Amino acid sequence: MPADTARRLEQIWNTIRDIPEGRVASYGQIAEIAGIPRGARQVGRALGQVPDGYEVPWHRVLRSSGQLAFDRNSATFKKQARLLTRENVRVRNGKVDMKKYRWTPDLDELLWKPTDAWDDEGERLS
DNA sequence: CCATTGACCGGCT
DNA sequence: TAGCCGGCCAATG
Repeated sequence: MPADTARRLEQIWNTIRDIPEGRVASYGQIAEIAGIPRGARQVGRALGQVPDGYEVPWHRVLRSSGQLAFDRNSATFKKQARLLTRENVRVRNGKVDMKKYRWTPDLDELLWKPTDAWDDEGERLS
């Protein structure tokens, strides 16, 4: 697998890890934040390639409409619905109310990652 | 190379 | 609200 492809996957997975418990995000939203405009489909692809043992809260990623991305009768759908319900995200008629549960990272959350360092002028140091 | 395939999206009826 | 449709774009064959 090409290096840039692997890097993109990591970037997507890391972004999804930032979604707090009890909140959700759309595929397109994750793509945007990960720096991949119009990359919604790539996010879906990336989620299908999460290696065993990796901690990625895949269940918090939904379609922009709030619909879960799986067939209603599938085991995966049921599993996702259960995981969401478990953290108090209401799933009804196969979808979630995005108005109510969508993750909206504020500026601090985007700029002040633990690994970043800044000076008084707001210049990035590391 | 060209065609097909998706865990998608947004506009429009 | 529900579909339909064209657009999207990397991976696959």
